[in-house]
Amino acid sequence: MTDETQNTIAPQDENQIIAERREKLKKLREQGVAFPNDFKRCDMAGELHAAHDGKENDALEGSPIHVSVAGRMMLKRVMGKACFATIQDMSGRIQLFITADGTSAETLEAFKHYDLGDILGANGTLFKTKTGELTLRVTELRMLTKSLRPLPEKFHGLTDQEQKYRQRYLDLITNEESRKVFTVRSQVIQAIRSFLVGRGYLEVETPMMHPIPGGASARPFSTHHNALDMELYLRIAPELYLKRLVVGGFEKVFEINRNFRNEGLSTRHNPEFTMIEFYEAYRDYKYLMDLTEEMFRETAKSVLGHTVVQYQGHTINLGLPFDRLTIVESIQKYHPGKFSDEQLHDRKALIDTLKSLNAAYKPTDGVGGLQLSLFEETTEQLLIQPTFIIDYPAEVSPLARRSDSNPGITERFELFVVGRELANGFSELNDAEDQAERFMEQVHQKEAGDAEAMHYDADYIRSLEFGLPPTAGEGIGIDRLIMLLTDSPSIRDVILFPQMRPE
RNA sequence: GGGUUGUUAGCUCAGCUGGUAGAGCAGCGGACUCUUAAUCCGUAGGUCGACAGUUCGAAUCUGUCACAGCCCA
Repeated sequence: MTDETQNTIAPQDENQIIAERREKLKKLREQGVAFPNDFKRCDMAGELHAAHDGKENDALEGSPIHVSVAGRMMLKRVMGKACFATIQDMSGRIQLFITADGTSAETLEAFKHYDLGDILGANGTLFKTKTGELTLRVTELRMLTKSLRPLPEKFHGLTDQEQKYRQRYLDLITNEESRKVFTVRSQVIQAIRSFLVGRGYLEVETPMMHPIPGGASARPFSTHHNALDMELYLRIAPELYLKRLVVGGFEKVFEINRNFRNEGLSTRHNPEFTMIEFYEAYRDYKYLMDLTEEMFRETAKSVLGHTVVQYQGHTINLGLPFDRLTIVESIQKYHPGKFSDEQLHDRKALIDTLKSLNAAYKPTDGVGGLQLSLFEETTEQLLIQPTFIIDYPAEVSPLARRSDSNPGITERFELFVVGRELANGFSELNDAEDQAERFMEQVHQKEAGDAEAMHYDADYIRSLEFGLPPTAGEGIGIDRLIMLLTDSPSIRDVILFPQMRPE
């Protein structure tokens, strides 16, 4: 805690319900330890269902199975001398049956004053109700944590988007779908990690605080290191450090972690977001495209069990080979007969076309850059099925290797799904002198006012001068991939605590 | 940044062309020994996002601001 934080202000939203619950807590304190931590939970709701749902009641009651469960009370049905409650743990829900016969008159009476949201621990034996629901006949019931605030409405849960983002804990308590999204998120990352580790990759961690922000075109967050009295930048990409590691002889490396970009917020952008970047020596961008297809397929299969994904009304088939098109090919494929070869390769014609479409472009761009602007204006959003766009112009790819047949373009691709960029990869530029020149071009652009242009990184050039083997490298936007696999319309739905303006 | 919609009880939502607020859930009290969003009876709970303005009178009309959702850049 710093002395600047002012989070000690008492909550302003006390109400009658909270006051009554505080009163109940006060009584608990008077009776002894109000927040005990000696209850031994041995069983999970989900595992109990998996193990015993198939059994008949006679079998369950014939040879009693003693279990102890704990969790948050989500439903409560008091009926005189027999009460039901549903508690929820990380694995699911299970019903409790509480009677004075099974426990004691005192326990039953105490239970009647428990509130939805309280954390309970219960011991007992399993049985099945008339309707066949696996239920715990409670012999012992304990209040483990008193909840002071009322939960959202038990049927609708929390529906207000803003509150779901600001108070994610409430969203997770009440909405099964939200829990599912973040469970899938964890599984996707684990699947990708296994995929690469299984291919001999080394997982590494490189700095998140950079003296020179590099590896992407974006505006950084800046901060200050007091002891060193120097400016530092939160990284916009780990790329240059990972390639230094390849220089060092770690020929297959990957890193999964946060990048930070000081830009606007949208349904596709959060200022901090998760990327995986991976680099493999003696490979090229074509290999990466094959590897990416395989990675997407294996990940979808292992997490979802299939490779056909429903996303916001679209059916995305990750099982089919991904289309691979140059920028010009994609424009022509998605607008048949509309743009001639001549039109797409003549600078003046491109500018006229962009003007007529009222599209954004840089007047200083060459043919390649203008083609890219036209692609972004007309075609990008039409790439619903997975599509690699290949051969990006060198002028917008300062870290990518030039094509041997055409030095104006690079051995680079971006992967689009549902009109969104999911991945960006290329054969790495390992010519130190070419890289130095490209950095200089970036510096000139920065001086000309382009805040997103790159800095000159002398140490990175020095590392290249020792020799970076021919290498292929790629970054995948993990949040956007998870949006796709969880049918989530906003990046905020797949980030546990998305950036919000202060309340 | 622009457009648009929203903000009413802890939650989910009503509230017509202005006459100082209503339901369900949750809560409290009561009934009920197989309920499933349990049911039934009773009861309490609100500076209607904030600030101005119009009006005898504003949750409602107007303006500004705040935050959010969606669309666009």
